[in-house]
Amino acid sequence: MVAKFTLPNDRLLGQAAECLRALAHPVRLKILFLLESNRWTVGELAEACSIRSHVASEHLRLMQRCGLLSVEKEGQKTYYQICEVQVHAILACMRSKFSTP
Amino acid sequence: MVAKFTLPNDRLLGQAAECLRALAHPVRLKILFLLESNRWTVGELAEACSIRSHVASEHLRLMQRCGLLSVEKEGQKTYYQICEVQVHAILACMRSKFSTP
DNA sequence: TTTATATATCGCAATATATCGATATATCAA
DNA sequence: TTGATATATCGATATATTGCGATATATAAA
Repeated sequence: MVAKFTLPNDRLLGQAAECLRALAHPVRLKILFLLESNRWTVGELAEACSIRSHVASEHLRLMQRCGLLSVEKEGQKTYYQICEVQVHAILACMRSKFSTP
Repeated sequence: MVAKFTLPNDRLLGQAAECLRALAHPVRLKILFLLESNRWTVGELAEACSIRSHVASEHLRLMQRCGLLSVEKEGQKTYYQICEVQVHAILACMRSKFSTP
């Protein structure tokens, strides 16, 4: 049996899986939906998700480490935003599969 | 701060995260890429991924449980195939982000 | 029936991930 | 400087995930 399309090699599969794991958490997914149109601060995201801000900070750092988010510091505030175009496509996917009718 | 688009509610976020978790593993991702164009048996997938067939079976069952794969039994063989259209979109996403140039 | 093949399931141990409280750092305001 | 606010990090613990060997089931072949 042979695959029709070329497969990503093992290293790339590992990276892809890591990226998906970064998305695969209810809170992180909610954060990404919130970031879909605007940048938000850690505190704003924490409040919107009803979690403590240090927990939000850890989720954000995780997504930043694998290249999904970028950071802008302004004074005391830290703004996070989506910096990976594919994220929008995946959010659209999720929205179409799991939309409230 | 207010989100621009409506957010999936918590239950849907949970389901969406569960789906993404089912994709977020190097072997499961490889299996999905193999299934992109054809149905495969458990044994074929196990061999192509260099894993034991009972491990492949567990990965497949997991993806089946959350609705990504469907099954067809024919004699001793069990064929798995993708039954969720969004999977193809996500694979395309991953391929474009992680393609070998 | 007996035997071989294909797949699925179980309990277990190893590892990874998530969350917590405590604490550190950095910036601003008084 | 001191105190308040925002964010980040640390170590510990709780929970989830993964892969293993052993075993069960189901079909086919001898």
